[in-house]
Amino acid sequence: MAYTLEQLRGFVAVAEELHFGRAAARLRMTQPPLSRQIQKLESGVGVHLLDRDNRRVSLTPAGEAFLVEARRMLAIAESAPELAQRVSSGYYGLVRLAFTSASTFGILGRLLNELESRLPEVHIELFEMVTREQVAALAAGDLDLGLARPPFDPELFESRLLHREALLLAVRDDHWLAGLDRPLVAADLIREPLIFHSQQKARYFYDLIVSMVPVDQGNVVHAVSQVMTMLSLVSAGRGVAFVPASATRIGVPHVAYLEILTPIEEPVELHLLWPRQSRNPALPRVLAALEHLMP
Amino acid sequence: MAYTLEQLRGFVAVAEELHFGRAAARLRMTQPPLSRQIQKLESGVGVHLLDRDNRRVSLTPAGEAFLVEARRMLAIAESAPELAQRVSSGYYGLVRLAFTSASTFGILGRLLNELESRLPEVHIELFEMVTREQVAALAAGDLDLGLARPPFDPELFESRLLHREALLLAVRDDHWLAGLDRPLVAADLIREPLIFHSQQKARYFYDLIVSMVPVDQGNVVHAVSQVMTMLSLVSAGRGVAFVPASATRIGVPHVAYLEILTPIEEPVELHLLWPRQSRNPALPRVLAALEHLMP
DNA sequence: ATCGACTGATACCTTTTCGGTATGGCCTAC
DNA sequence: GTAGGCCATACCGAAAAGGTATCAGTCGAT
Repeated sequence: MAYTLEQLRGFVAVAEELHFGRAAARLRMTQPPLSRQIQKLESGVGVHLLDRDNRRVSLTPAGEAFLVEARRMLAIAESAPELAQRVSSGYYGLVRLAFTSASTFGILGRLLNELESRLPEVHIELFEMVTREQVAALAAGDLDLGLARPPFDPELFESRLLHREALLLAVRDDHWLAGLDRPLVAADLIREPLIFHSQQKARYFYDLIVSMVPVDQGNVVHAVSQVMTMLSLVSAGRGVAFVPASATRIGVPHVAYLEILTPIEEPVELHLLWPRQSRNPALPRVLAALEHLMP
Repeated sequence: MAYTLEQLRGFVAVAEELHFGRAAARLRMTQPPLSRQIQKLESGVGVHLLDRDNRRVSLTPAGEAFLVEARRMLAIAESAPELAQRVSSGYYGLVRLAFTSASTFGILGRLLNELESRLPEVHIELFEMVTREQVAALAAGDLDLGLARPPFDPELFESRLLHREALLLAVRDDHWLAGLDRPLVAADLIREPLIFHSQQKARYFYDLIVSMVPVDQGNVVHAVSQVMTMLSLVSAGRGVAFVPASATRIGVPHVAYLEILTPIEEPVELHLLWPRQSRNPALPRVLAALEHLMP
């Protein structure tokens, strides 16, 4: 190596004091080793940085130029540990957060506002993924936190219930069911064409609805995975669809949302999900900041 | 000191290889001292930068952040000596150049163009100063090079004749002298009101003209120091003035320039002037670049 | 001109640090 | 379970750093 940070400190001190003795005192050392430091630095850099004619010390033009660089290096050298400590404490940081498209309409905005106001130094990187993708990315370390729906493997993941909401039936506003003045029951749907969740791509909703409402799979006319798609099809009069309550926020025209009687009042769950072995120091802070959003 | 550049190199190597053995090989050393370097670095920074669980090495978030800073420091550490060497060789550099206002109209532009095309890496800082101020600033080290008029102290300064030019008489274009079809002689001016150079502020021109043209000091109506001022006064019909030939470039309206017979054909000299003890490595290169501008 | 004070460089010694070799502990893979 | 891979530790010799004492050159006062 050509030179050391110690030598740079010595050089900057001498350049500022223009006096080896005073510079040495400032560095809490004696003058001879400082002289040697400067000599080694000069031989390392390959250029005379200081003119010293036994009475007066001055910077050469090369020394002036090098001084600027030396100060830059020392400034970084001083600030870098503090930066690392802040990152390590979770004060600064990056959290890669995934969400399902359905949560976009509901809690995601509130969650991000909360984080921005409570942890402005923590940067949130957003990814839209279905639950299955989130689980894989979290396990692979490509993600820090997910907004996903159960079930999860408790060996690998920790989770907290973040939000629960009712299941509603979306119908066209001129549909006869929209005229009923009472919560629906399964029997009301016995002949209705159903826009249903794909068993593969939206397993959570599929399993949930099947367990909550005894529907006739023979009525299913479309199997899709996105809530938005369902609402478009409902609006087009293709059938009726089960959607989480937060879908009402989307505001698709000519769609009405009807209550359904379910064994559990708000059966649709959204969880915060993160890998147990996460080493991201910002994650605990993020979780703490989101604590009071949870029910 | 908290840590050394050597440790940073070690850390960057390990961060890039994610393997102590390979990193050590890249650094041409063995693995144990590298492990110690990293340990010392971590204790100096106060934070764990690497997670190493006996099978797999990975960066902590703090390590990621610190790696960026480490790379910045090393990049500067590598480039700084080259920069200093370029400055030292005069390849890069700053030359503080002073000029008299009169030279602005003549050679200064050519000189700067020459330098810009030949030494684009040398920055020229410009100062307008009369000769006396230039001499003081050069001696004090506040200036590297002057464009000035003799005489100079050869003990302290070195100089090269850069340019010489004729002395002309500036008159209003409706002045009767403008109608003459021959060079003027002193006798022509015997009754003309003179706008003359200040003996204090423009000593060079004062002495030069007094030695070249026997003028009657009784005819002096104004004593000023700037050529521009003289031309304004001539244009206003206040009198006639001796000016260097380059003044014709200024283009003041209603001023004509007439030849004068002088013992020396082009008596007005402009010199490059620099202190003998100058340590600016760019100065010799600048002088060399200007070599062929000289007569 | 001489002397003393001051400043940076050098000589020399002691302590610290650094890199190398040998080895230990732990995990993974077969 | 054993072999191989990997990082950490222990220990040693060499290099380097810092300290004290001193030298050499310069400036200012007498």
